[in-house]
Amino acid sequence: MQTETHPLLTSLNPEQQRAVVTTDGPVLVVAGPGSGKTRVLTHRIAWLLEQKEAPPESILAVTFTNKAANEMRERIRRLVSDTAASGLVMGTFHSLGVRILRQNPYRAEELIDLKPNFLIYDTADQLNVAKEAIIHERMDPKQIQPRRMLSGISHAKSEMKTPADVTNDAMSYDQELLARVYHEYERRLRDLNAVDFDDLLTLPLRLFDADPRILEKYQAQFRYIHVDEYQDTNRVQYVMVTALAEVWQNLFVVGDPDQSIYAWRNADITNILNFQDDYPETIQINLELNYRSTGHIVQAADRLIRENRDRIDRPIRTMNPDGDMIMLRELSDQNHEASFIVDEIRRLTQSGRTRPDHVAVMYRTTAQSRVLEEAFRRSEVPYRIIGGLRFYERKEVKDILAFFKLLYNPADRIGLERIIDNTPIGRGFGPRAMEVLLDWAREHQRSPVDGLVSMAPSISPRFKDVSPPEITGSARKAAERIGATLAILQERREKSTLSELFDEIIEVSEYREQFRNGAEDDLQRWSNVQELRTDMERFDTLDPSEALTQYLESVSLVSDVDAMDEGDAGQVTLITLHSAKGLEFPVVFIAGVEEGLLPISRAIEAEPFDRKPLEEERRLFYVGVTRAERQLYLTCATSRISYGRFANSEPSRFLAGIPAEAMKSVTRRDSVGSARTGRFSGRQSGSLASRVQAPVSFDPPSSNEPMHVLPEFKVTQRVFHPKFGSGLITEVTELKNDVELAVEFQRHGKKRLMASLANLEIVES
DNA sequence: GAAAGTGGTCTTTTT
DNA sequence: GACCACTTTC
Repeated sequence: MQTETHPLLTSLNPEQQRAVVTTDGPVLVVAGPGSGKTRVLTHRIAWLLEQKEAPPESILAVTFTNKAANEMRERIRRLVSDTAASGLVMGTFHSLGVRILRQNPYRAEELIDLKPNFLIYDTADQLNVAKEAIIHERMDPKQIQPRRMLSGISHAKSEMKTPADVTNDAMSYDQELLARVYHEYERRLRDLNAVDFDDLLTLPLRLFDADPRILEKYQAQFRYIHVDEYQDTNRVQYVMVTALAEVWQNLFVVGDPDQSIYAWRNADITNILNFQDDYPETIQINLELNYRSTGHIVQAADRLIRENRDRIDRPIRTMNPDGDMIMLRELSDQNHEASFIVDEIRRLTQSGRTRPDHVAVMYRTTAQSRVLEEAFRRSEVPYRIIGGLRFYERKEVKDILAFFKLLYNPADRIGLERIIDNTPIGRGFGPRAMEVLLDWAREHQRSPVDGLVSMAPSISPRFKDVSPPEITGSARKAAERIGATLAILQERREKSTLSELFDEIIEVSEYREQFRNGAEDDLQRWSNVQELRTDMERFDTLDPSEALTQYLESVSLVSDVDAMDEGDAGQVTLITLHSAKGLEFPVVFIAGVEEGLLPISRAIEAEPFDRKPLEEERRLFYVGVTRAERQLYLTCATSRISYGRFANSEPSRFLAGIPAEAMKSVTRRDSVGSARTGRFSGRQSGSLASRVQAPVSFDPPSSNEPMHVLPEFKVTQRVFHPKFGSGLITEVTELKNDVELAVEFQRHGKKRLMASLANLEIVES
């Protein structure tokens, strides 16, 4: 066939080629890690544009993050041309949902009661609404946790259950409570003209139901539909995809059941497992050859994932050389762990072969990033943290954004309360006044912002026909002031760019007042505020009426990974295992490979009744391991501080799945471990590996304090200090109850330390 | 009403 | 150990 020689196909293996040229009908690509699925997706879309002459807007590609979408678009551009690729519809399910809602503003208002200027609430906003709903239902937010309720609501929404459905299906008292809270939560969201993340998926479907012609429009448009990371889609997403693909049936999904790590977010793995049943015509293509990682890494990954019972056996393999051994290193505590990682990265980068941006440090919980970050900060190794507290979730940033959101959507009472509570403008306006204002708003069917504006001293004839809210006493002045300020801002909004509006907001809100003290974190927070202004300048070229909509939308939909800036390379990446999905790095460290952390304790607790969470943890580890191209380090600590107290931990059971030939273990040999387990001489390396490969024993949980028996220190011995890093002992002085040591540290020079206090660890040579 | 102090909860992971 | 919500004090 002549297709064999087409330039778009030359760089692909036969299976990849087949995936690219099979353009008609349903296709399921089961793609192991590093098997080139992004390559397949980009080449296929290029193929559609070029060979099939498909118009770009007929091609939809749904990815897991917007970053992935942008990168794919870039790569397609390079394969075809800028113009040919513009107009492709690419993004996450959530951005697709917003797109559908925004493209049908009038129908959305008419049919699902969603006004065009709706806001997308983030988790903190949702929490506020949920809490209000709980109180309104006469429950106690301390007993009925808002987070629990939200997770129940999210679960219901991802299965497209309405509050009425939940009420009808309720099998327990808890579910009845959930139904009541859900009902009130929904009522409140609509009242606030706001939506949550799940609504971005369910509301478009409700719109389709209410007016099938809208759906038909999209069905006709999207002739070729692609879904990446299909194993992590949930029920609503499945329904949306199925609906959109119904006419053309050209549905191309890519995924890997072994990399499904979002069941907790209601992802439903049966979507991918049953794809063949849904579409009997399906052509399935398996990509199993790994191009990313060394032989040792691929072997380790293959072996460890085989431990999962609930799994279809599908080996991964590679033709790459074995490469370096995987390094397993046990350390005494989290500080040593962090210092080890930083020192090792420094060693790697000093050799010149590895650049800092080749390296990623991954961990199970965001809490682990703090200690790691401290170690990086002390060193000169540049780093960046993905995730944690997002920029847009910082208090000072949210405060300022609340003004923009309120100008955009005056019904945003939650935002108004935020402004009044947190910024100088709200001084003197207490809960009592708020109550009067909200009563007024309800009674007159107008927004609270209107109420305040109508109280401003010299105000427009807009409010001639309504009597302003009867706020009396000292709060009256405050209300008038707030009203006047909001009126000014509303007027400016029409003709100002976002950054002009920003300056105006800072001025009238006197927001800077709070940062006058000049304390260090005040400076930091003020610089965040200024960074927000810079961020907004990106949208200054847009028409003012469009800019605010687009900006607020972009703010709501960025993920942590989206915020990863390709520009500032040269930094080590610190990232959670979940966020690392889809990424790759030459060198990967996975920290905290311990029982209780990876697998997380909840999964261990659930295991006797439900194996699934534990298997998902193993898949998460698998995802981490397969991010590494040529070097993989696994670290664990013998004891670790969590919740502010010490706790001992065991190496993860998952390590038992890694073949000994692929992994080298370096164990601790100070006495914390041996005092506890009594079988930890550590004389020969590899003892840890033999231990973790033994069946897991049922040791009772050890006491909370680690026992400190001093190791034997000798001159010329290499040691490790949590703050100073690694060094050599140059002098040992025996004292009555202690040992005084002189240590020459690599970076901090010579220090004299008391062995009992220094928390030194002996490094195996 | 603001600032300082106190006690309870929390950490799994995120679009 | 950090954060939040709530109380006390001025």
